Amino acid sequence: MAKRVVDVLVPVALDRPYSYRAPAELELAPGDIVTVPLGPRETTGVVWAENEKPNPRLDNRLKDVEEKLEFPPLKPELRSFVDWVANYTLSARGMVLRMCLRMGEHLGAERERVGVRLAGAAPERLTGARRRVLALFADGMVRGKSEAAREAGVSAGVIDGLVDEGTLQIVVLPPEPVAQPPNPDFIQSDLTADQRAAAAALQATIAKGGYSVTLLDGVTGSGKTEVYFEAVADTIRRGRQSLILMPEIALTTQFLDRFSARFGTRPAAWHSELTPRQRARTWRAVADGEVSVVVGARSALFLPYADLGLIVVDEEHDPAYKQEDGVRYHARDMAVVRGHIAGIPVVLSSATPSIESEVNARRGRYARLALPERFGGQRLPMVEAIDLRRERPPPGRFISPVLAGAVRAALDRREQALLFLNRRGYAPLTLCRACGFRFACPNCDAWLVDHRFRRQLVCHHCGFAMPHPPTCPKCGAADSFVAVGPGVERLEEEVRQLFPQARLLVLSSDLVTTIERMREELADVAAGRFDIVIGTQLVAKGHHFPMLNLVGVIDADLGLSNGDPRAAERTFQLLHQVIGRAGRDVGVGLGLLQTHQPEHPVMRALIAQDREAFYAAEIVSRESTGYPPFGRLASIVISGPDKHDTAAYARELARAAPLNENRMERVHVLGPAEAPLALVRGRHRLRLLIKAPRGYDLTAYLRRWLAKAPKRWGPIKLEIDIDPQSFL
DNA sequence: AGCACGCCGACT
DNA sequence: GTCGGCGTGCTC
Repeated sequence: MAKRVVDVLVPVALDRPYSYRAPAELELAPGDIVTVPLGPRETTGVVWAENEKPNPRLDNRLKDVEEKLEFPPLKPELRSFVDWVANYTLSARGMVLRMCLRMGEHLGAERERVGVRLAGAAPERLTGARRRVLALFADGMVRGKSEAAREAGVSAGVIDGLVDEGTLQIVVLPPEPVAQPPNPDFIQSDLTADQRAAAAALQATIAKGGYSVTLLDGVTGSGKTEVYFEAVADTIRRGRQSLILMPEIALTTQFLDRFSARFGTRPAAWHSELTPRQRARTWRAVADGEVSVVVGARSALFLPYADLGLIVVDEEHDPAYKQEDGVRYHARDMAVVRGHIAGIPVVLSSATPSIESEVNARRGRYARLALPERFGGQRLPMVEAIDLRRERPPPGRFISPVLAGAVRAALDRREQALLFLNRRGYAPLTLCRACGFRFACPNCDAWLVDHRFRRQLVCHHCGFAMPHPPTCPKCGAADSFVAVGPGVERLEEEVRQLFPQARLLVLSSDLVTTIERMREELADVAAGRFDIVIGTQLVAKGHHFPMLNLVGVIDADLGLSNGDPRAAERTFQLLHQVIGRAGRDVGVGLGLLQTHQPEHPVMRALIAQDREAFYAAEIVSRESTGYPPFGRLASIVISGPDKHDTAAYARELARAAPLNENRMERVHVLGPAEAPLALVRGRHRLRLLIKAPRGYDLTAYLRRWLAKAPKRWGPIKLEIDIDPQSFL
């Protein structure tokens, strides 16, 4: 009799499940996690379906399922999600599954935690150290060895000695849970009327059950977090799990503290910095339903929740939600999809919603809950432009006299100032005054950035670095280099000269040694141990600095000029967020924007505090150009080491686009054109941009196209990005 | 994604 | 003569 056959999806770059024979003794059902042989190795996979009619041609190639692993099976909800994401992003289903199985392939045995406790009579020889240990253990409690030694102020050897004497006994402790159960009623939340109304509306949505999307739209400092915490509390009360997605989980100590204050304990965290063991334990606890709230980066969206009941996407507009390599997905959009498939509410939270979400709210596809006022009656910061065409900084300097005066005034008031410049390093360009030579990356189409702290010239695209040569490589002139433009390191130099007494901190991702150190530094800022902070966008994220009332933006125009259709939106959101750091606690916040174009709609909206004007203008512009969300985009980047081969293939691919298959095809294929970075890591890059009307099935179109695309040769690579966010 | 197989340069 | 570079192709 023929054996049962099951189709197993394996976490490799394969789009189809493979068929395996199911040994009679294995009870297998879709969702079961199994190990199967795959080529020369063995891998974990998931039973995707029963296969009633296996392909007879595969008969003698079928291998047996090795074993069924002791994990809860992946639920249909998650399996459908995997299928959906793979189809939508045109990635291999196996690669999407891989994101769900990021638990460490082999969960070795739990390391035993051992403790000691009092078990027998005191030893004959009693020393001072031993007496202290005995006093500590007199309560009969179990303590870890090292913590007991620390508490008693003795070395670990003293404890070991007492164990040898039989006075203390080693006991095995139960494994520490990944997270303590949060208590939804730990405190009675003290909410404003606005917050109460919003929380009640969310709770009503949850009570109604089923899929919904709510845009929680509140100005910075209005207490959106406390509002969605009430939704989380309700979900806990219903015994279901909540997922809170954050753009930069690793840096949100303040968020975890707020969570603890509300729920009495920290939530389970999921992010890239977990150790393999923490990862495995958290994965398991989520799958077993032992954890009821997960706070995580975008990858937490693919965890195998036992019973997911709510998804919150915090700072939903943040570009960090877009994964740009491997499976290219937007975590906010996929959160909505998972919510839809699971039939649960999704909350999108932001002070500056993405144009996409804003339009969805205006159309009524998303419910909107607005929090128009700051918590505790604090006013939003005043915003003023400093017109750099008139208020010029001294030559080679970047802080205008007006801004310098404002910083001085803040210092005089014993307040803090934040100077925001979204550019790492010392200077973005170095040139030779004698011959005009400019340092460029040998692998990329980009200038080398001077990093004085590292004593190197660095490419920000491929990581190429070289020491700063003493003389010009072209003309040999000595001492002829000029740094052009500012980076945070150069700004630091200028600030030190202007304010030699001020305690200064520079925060930039390449100066961050460890996350822990960075947390300490942020805590130091919050505690007032610095007067001036210079920072890149790292400081824009939700940190709370009570003594900060002045934010100076060194170059507000940066990022507006790169031809990206989202440049205006991005700049508005980033500057709004950074200015929002000011005046959160006491006093009046002030944001000063150094700009060459104070009349630009982004600057005008920021200055007039007229968010609506900005959205209205941006929505009109997107509508007239057919950009998202009024049209759909996809991009195909063709790259290869040889410029001509790559270009030739790109043209061939473009010719193969199904444009005239019928007259209803309203798709435009633009290009190939040199991608904005035409050379990265030694690969030449060309881009095709595909524009389609709203609601058009772009994925299906691309599949049709790629199916008949000419075979590509050699090392030419294609990267397909549905809904591209960045055009670099 | 791994991993093996396969074809061209500097070495015990 | 071999070791090894990574391009190509397959995995039920």
